[in-house]
Order: sequence, then C-alpha cells, then structure tokens
Amino acid sequence: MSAAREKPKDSNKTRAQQILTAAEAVLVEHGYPGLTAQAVAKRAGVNKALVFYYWGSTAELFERVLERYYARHEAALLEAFSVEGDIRDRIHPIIDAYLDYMEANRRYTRLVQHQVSGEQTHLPAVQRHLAGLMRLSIDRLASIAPEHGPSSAKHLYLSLSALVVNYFTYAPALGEAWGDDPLSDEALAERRAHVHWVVDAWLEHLSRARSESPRDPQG
Amino acid sequence: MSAAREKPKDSNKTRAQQILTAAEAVLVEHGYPGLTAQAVAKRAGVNKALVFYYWGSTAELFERVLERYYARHEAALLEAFSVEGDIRDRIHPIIDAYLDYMEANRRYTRLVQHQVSGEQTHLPAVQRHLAGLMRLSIDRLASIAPEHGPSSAKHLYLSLSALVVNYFTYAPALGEAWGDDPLSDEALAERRAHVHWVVDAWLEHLSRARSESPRDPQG
DNA sequence: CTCGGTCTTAACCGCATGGTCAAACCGAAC
DNA sequence: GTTCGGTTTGACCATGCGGTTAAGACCGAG
Repeated sequence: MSAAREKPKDSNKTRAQQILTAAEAVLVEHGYPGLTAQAVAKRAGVNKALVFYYWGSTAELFERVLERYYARHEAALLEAFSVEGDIRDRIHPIIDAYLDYMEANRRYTRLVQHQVSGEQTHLPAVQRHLAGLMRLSIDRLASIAPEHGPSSAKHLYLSLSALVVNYFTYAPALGEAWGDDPLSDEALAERRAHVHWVVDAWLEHLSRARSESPRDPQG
Repeated sequence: MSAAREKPKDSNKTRAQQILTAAEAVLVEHGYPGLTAQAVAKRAGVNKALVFYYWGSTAELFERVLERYYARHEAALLEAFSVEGDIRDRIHPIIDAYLDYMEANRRYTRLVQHQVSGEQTHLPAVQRHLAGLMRLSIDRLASIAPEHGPSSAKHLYLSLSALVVNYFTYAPALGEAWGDDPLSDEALAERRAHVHWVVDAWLEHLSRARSESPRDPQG
C-alpha cells in the first residue's frame, strides 16, 4: 500500500478535507436540503463519485460537518467558562464570549436550529452534543441557580440559548417587522445589550428570592 | 355552471378541504420535506392528481396550511390580550393563554421554527404574519416597556416567544440531557413556571429601572 | 335518455437525487 | 518499462419528485 499521493496541489489539503470544506460551505449557504453530492462536488471542483468514495454518503458528510461545529461550540463555551473568581462577577464576559461565538457562527446557528426542528433522522447526533453542552453549563451555573425548579440552571441555560439562537434564526424574517436590518452592527449591539439586561434581571431575581427565603435555596 | 356536487359523503367536507386537512396532518407529522403530493393524496385517500387539481401546487398547499395556523395564532394572541385593566396585573393570564396555545400547537411550533430557519422560498409568508404578530404585541406592551433600547417591547416579545417556542423545538433533543420527558405534564408545568418566573424578573427589573431614573422612561 | 360540466383516475413526462461500477489514470516501486 | 494500488472519472441505475394530460366516471339539468 503506497502512501496516498502526496501532492497538495491546492492549499495543502487532502482531497477528503477539500470535500469536507466544500460541504461546509454548501451547507451554510443552502441549508441541509441543498447539501447534495452534486453541489458539494461542484464546489470542491471534483467528480460527484469522489464524494461517495471518501465519505460514503451525504448523511455521513453532514454528520462530520455538524461534529466540527459542535466541537468548536463546546470549546468556545469551555473557554468562556474558564474565568476565575465568583461567577456572578464574570457572568457578563461569559455572555459576551457566548454571543461572540454565536455571531461568528450565525449561519450555523440557523442551520442547527433548522436541523433540530426537523426530522428525527439526524437527531441522535444533535442530542449527544446538546446533552454535553447542557451538562457543562449547568455545572458551571450551579453556584448561582438551584438544581431543580422554575429557576433551575437547566431552564436558565435553555432560555439563554433560546434568546441568542432564536434571534439569528428569526433575523431574516424580522426584516419587515423592524425597520432596520436585524444583523447590522447597531442591531446586534442592541440585542447584545438586551441579553445582558435579561441576565441582570435574572440575577437580581435570583438573589432576591434567596434573601427572602434563605431557608429554601432550592427555589 | 351547475353548482358543485352537493354530496358531503365523508364527514361533510368538500374534497378540497379533505386534502387540506390531510396536508396539515402530513405536515405536522413529517415536516415540510415530507409534504409531498403523494403523501397528501395517500393520507386523504385520493389520487395524487387531485392535489394539483384543487390546489395547483404543493407550495400553494403549504401556504394555505401555514395561513390557517397563523390566523389561529393571531386570534389566540388577540384574545389573550383582550383582558381589561392594567397589563401589569393581567400579564400572567396573558402568558398562560399564550402558553396554552403553544402547547396545543406544539407540532406546529416546531414546523414554523423549521420553516423560518430554512430556505428563503416561503419566507415572505412567514414574514408577513410575523410582522403582524409583533406589531400587535408591541402595541399591547407599550405601557410597560420602552419603544427603543435593550429593554424595548420588541426585544421582550422576541425573547418571550423564543423562550416558549424553543422549548418545543428542542424538546425531542432534550430527552437525553434531561432525565425525564420534556413534554410530560410535570415538565411542561415546570417550564410554564419558569416562563412566569422570567416575566416576573423582567417586570421587577423594568420597574426598578423606571424608579431609579424617572427622567428617562425611554430606557 | 341525452347532454354538459364537474370530478377522478391511470399513465406519463422531465428532472434531480443518492449511489454504484467498471474502466481509466497515474505516481511509485521494482 | 512494466506492474501495482490508490485515485479519479463518466456513464449508468433505480427511485421519487412535481406536475400534466387525456380519457373516462359521475351526476344533475333539460
């Protein structure tokens, strides 16, 4: 078995990676229904059969791309949470880091939303990654939110990501309802301020509940 | 032109309405990609060509179903808002009515989410309806939230619907992350309590901001 | 019973899809 | 230069799609 032809003629990437990158581009541009073997092949400048030669099926290809995204997502979240000191003092930088990542991956955001709201076919993959992200966040939020109940960490995490993710999901549809572009720098900054505002409201409400009924920190 | 055959042989519905109902069922069960003429025809127990005879195209069929949903949505929202007195006292019943509707239409919720996060093809319809709903809500929330800024009514509305809608969107994916079924009665009740909790936090934060800087109610 | 419009159907078309395959290509080892 | 094995290709297949069409079934009006 001779080694694979070592000829990185195009940006020193292997053919398989070229195709994966092309798939990524196609996916964020045209969504899951647009992720056809033909489209990927054309984008990568290769024959359609090569897609199957290297990746077996389009479903496999999709899962790999999704895996990439979630790996980055988890890394970003981990890094955001890696601040020191009381989380109450650091929560806003964390939120900012989360928002930064989401803004940078806004097209993925819509894609994942699309996928998770769609068929059950690829649900297991999403499920697996989502569970990891949630466990991670709940763990880090344990010191400021109860484990169970209406103000529990899992609800707060879910709501926070809903706040952020849904904005990008609905952005294209908001064009008419709002006067200006929801994805302009100004609009994004205002949304960011809103998220911070919401988090402040939560923290305030959490601490007030704690001070009013110190016997029952479980909420 | 003689009148259409007045023979409601099957649950006194016209053929066109039977097909529309079938399309609705297919849509909420298999999503937009599953809404094929064949599937609808099979569901309705009629020939495939009939779908086109009555509705022209599958796209047209989809829009009609969506229109139905949004009409109901807007009606539910209007009725929820039709309470009297200070909105601050009535906000919780309103939220409950909103949640009631969403719970009753949870499959639609995922569908709309799926659609709005998908291709641009059917965006205009979603856009039109969404704009109406948003205008309505902002109007009713004007007395408790500023018109612009981070705590403005439009952000609050968007965030509130995100809280509610995303829960159903992600419900299937939450199975692994949470121990119990996110759609069980208990889980739904807890989520409902969470939404109320969030709204309370918002109201508190809003009134505090107002009392702290009464000169600038614009936020 | 016939007429005429409405409804319904099977058969068909063109197209794009995911996926396969055998043959051709090509650099390296001998 | 010839063989060898990984790589690449165009041609091909079955399937399902949206949509059309022409012919017939049905049924009330005359």
